[in-house]
Amino acid sequence: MSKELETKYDPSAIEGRLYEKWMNKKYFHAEVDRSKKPFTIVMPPPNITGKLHMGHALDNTMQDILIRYKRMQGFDALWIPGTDHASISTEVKVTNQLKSEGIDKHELGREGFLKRVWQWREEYGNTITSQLKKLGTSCDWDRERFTMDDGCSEAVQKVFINLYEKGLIYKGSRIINWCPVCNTSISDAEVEYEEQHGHFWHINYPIVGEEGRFVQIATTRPETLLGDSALAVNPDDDRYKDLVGKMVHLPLTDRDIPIIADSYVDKEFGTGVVKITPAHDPNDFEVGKRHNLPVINILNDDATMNDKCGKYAGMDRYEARKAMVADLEAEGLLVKVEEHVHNVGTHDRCSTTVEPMVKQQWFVKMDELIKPAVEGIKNGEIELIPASMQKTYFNWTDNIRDWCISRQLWWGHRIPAYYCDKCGKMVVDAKAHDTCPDCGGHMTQDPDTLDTWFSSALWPFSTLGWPNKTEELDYFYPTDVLVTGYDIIFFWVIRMVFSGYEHMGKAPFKHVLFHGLVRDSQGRKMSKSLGNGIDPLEVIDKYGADALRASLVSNSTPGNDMRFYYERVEACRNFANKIWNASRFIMMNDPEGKISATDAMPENLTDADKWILSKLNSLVKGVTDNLDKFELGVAYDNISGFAWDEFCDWYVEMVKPRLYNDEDETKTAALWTLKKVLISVLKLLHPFMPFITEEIFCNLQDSEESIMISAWPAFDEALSFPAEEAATERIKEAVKNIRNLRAEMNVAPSRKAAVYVVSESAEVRSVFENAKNFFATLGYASEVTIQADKAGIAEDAVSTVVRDAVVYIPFAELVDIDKEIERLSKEEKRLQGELKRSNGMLNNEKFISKAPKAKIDEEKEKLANYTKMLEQVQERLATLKK
RNA sequence: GGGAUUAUAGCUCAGCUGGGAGAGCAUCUGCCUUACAAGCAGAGGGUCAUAGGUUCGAGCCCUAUUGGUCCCACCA
Repeated sequence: MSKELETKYDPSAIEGRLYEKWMNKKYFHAEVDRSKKPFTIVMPPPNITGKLHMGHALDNTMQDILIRYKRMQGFDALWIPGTDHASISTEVKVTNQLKSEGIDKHELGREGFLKRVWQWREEYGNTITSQLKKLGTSCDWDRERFTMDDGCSEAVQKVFINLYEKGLIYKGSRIINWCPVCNTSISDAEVEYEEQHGHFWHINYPIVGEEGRFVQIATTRPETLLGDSALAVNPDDDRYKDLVGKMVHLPLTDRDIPIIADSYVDKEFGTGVVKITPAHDPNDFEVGKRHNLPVINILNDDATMNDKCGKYAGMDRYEARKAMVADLEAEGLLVKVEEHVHNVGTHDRCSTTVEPMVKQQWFVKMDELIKPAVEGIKNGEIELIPASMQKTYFNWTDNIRDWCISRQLWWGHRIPAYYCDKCGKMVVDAKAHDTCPDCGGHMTQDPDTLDTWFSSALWPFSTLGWPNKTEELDYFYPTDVLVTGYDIIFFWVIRMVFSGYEHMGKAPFKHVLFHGLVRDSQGRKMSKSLGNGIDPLEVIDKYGADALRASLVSNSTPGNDMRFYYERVEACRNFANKIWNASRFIMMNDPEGKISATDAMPENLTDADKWILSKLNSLVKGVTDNLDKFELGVAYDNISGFAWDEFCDWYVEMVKPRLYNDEDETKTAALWTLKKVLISVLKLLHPFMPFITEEIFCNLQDSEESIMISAWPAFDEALSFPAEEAATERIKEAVKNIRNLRAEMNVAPSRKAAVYVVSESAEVRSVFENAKNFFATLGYASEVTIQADKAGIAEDAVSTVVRDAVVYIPFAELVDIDKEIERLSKEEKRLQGELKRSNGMLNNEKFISKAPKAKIDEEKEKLANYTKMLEQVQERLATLKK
């Protein structure tokens, strides 16, 4: 049977073929099957503008590990992939593309533009999903969705109308963040603050009716002066008490404005007087509302001064600033200019300084909607991993503000609101309205589209068919785990949670597994501008998808950022190769595949066999437990540690003499054990390294057609041989001792676990004669057997070919008495401490009265155990001391 | 300003409810040995940020300090 395998594993020769096989066999596809339990993941939809980056690779690797694991465990495992229309970034991208062709999007018109965007999506929108396939992601491509496909669009519309009818969506005049370049409002979450060096202009406002008296204010934005409606001071500020209620003349205009008192003003900051510009500052807007001040908008949408600005009209905001400062100086009203560092809001997409503006926008009222989303976390319906994310979560929910959902963009879900041109009536409805139901006038649809996250918030159920009552929705919802980066907890996670509760009456998922950012080796964010991004596809080409996947999950913990190192990928590639070669070795020793792991367990297992099987058994338990706890990194490390260190370095070496000796009665037992362990390891490893495990599994031709659909290894009581484990540990120790001895004698060390001497060399013989003595001095009644070398190895090769001796060791305990006494004394102390603590707790009235009963019982049991153990230790100590 | 998180070997990080300081990589030494040099055998390397405290016992708990990272709010 077994094909000749290369000594080096070559992933590129295998991965594509296997992925194709899996697709053809429809292994990824999940149907509703009520005889099984569902396990559902929905993929965080990557943007159609995106290219696969390390963040996607990590995110999807984690999901794939979970889904493959659950599939092997027999769950009806569904992983829904999809993409996000990404309204603003796609619109920007296509607009730029048009620009390069010399076309302005407004020339094309809305229809024409949208046509181009759809074309663009057809052409490029799927690059990312095809790239995901290279990673080995086993998602159900038959169920791939798009946030703007018909179903999702229907869901969006339905949700909008539902919320509107419940009064949870409203249109309102609010101060919002406006991006003058993208020409749209943006949500608070899309604003990034950056420190900018600016100036602090001190300006005198003349007091009306008091010639020569001024009020000095300090501002960073003198140009907004034209929109001032008042000056404000703190009501407790003695310096200005007499001014409250007076009027000042607004420089450069013919307006007079009042001086008001508001506790918002910080006495210590600046001059203690603030100019209030409700139209262009969020705080001023609030102050203005409290004092019924007029809102005077002085800017156009592109951040030029509007026609209210007299001679400054048409100037850009910064140009106007210069001009006005010059004019103020000319009038002698500019007192001084200070250097000032302050934080300025910028748009996270284009880095333009955002302009707070008062606009009519659509909002989602959050105060009620958020309540179940808070409750769901508090009562544990949704588990956040790591739990510390709860604090971040609550930090947001406690300070929730209404969500501005309208965007002045073309690409996206259009708001289903229609206005009558004649009477102004508004209708919100799923179907289009051309004529006004009241006056028969012509109706026009609201030009705005919805925030991208509005549709993503519905993703866990819109992808399952909602608002239709599908079989899938009933069976697969709620999903089991959401895997995502902590950076979008506000944008996305929270919004999915309250949407799930609101529209489905149930949380959208049971666990949220957060991962961190993948940074470069110096800990910097990977970004285009730094040019430090690493393309996952290149890594896959060079090292294979398995190595990349493993490197991303190993040595990482939930919620923490990680650094990307080629060294780590290399280490994982080396591990894959190790597995590859171990498999080759096993196949070479059973070229016809006579022994199968599914055969009954041989009866003549040796200590070594029993030892490795016991270890394997606890590995199975450990890996399963860790995967259930979402400790993917730990699970992987468990597997690789076992496979490399225990299995390859010790067991395989120990077993060689038996394999090379056809007479050996336990040869079959060895082969069986090798296969049993190998196949189990492959299965455990498969979620992490799907390709290589499948390739080897199929080459072994042990049973099933694919490891993907084979059963996850189960903990098997019959494979636990604790006593033999101890015995084998002693063999290992003895071999180590021989090795050390040989090192001392300047004889080349050889592989571990040597068992027969295969040399006639006098030198080697003497080593083992010495070994005999060595063991004797250690207190072993040992026997070292030396056999002649059958192969007749040349004398000069001895130093390297030595393959060691079999050491028959009676497993009498070997102890260094002094050390043991020291150890036991420590143990005695410890136990005495524990007893003291335990007694203290149980004698503590508060503890007895308040602690749950189980806790008390547990403590009592501990106390009993400690007492018993202490007795034993003391007894032992006494005998040893004799 | 509010909050989170982090400080452990040269580097990247594990270390589960307090009980013998760990892994990978890197370094050094010796080995091409009939699965594997992408390998094997071994070695060195840590005052667990600092200062106090609780405890029989602290990397872990408490207090303070310092440094890093991040989030939120934003001061005219």
